[in-house]
Amino acid sequence: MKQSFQHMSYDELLDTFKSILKNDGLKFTSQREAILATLYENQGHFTSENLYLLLKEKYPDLSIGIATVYRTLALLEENGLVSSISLGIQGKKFEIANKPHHDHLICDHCGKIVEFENEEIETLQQKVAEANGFELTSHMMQLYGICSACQAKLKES
Amino acid sequence: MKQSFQHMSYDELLDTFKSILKNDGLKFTSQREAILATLYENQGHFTSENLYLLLKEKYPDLSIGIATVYRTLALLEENGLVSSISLGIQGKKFEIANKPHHDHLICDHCGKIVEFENEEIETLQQKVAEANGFELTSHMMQLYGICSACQAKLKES
DNA sequence: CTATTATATGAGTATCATTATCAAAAGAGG
DNA sequence: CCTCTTTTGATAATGATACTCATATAATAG
Repeated sequence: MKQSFQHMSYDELLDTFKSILKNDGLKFTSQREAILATLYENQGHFTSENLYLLLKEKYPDLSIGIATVYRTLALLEENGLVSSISLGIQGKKFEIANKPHHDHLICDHCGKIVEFENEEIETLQQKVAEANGFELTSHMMQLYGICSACQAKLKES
Repeated sequence: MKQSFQHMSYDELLDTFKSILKNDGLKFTSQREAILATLYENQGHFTSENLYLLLKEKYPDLSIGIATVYRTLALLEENGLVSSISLGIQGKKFEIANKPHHDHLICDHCGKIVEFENEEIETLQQKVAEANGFELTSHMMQLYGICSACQAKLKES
């Protein structure tokens, strides 16, 4: 049973993170705090590289290396505080997991990502798994298409 | 409008491949034929590396390099004759696309892949896309869980 | 059945994202 | 503060995939 962090405020997330660290004998560091804060304040989808660049910009005094970004994202993901999606050419993107479960709709043209939830689909997925003797643990669903803005742009030309 | 190769026999697939090649001013080679044949005869999911090893075993006289496997898989995928799924740690896997559209159910424990189709889910996906102003082009859905064999194994221990 | 010409090939090299290594730095607890 | 453990950043290592280029091989025209 994985804990859910839905709708948590930043302070709640931070406290959760601290207790996870303490529980595992790990340390709370300024780099780890900066990464969590940045993900919380920018509720988008980041690649490790993007996040690294943003951190350097936002925290010019805090020395931070790309390796730490990778390590911390892995740690946060293991503990369910962030989730990730793998997009073919755009690479792996991370987002903070204080939102309800959702899937993604991605524009093939501009890369725009729209989040959506659909309870009916989730129920059907559960049924499919059961029908095949599987105990469902998670799923990944990404819909690809052309967003309305890009449809308009493409018509012009 | 992408062509569909559903239910095609090997000969039909081969002819299709040949005409695509001819159309694009490309050549039909024994390596390309061996790759198509191997994918057809082994209706599973292969990484580039797996397929390369299998080809060397099946066609010991045919010199074939890993680069050709990558190039040919990319070529076949561009033309819709093979499709791929990206599994986190297991890498990118390819399969021949002469089957009806389907998605995948993957065992977290042993990596077993089960194919399934669910028309209801597809319809709902279409609705979600429309509701967000997207023109749906494709989707990717993978369900992860524990297969029945692994459930039994896990209970024993 | 050649000769010609463009494409394909294999081996090796390069590249990219990610991970591992390690000495120095910095938390946590006393 | 001291001590001990974990963390960090820089750098090197890795692994998958893509590129390069000289050679081999299809396709096509005669």
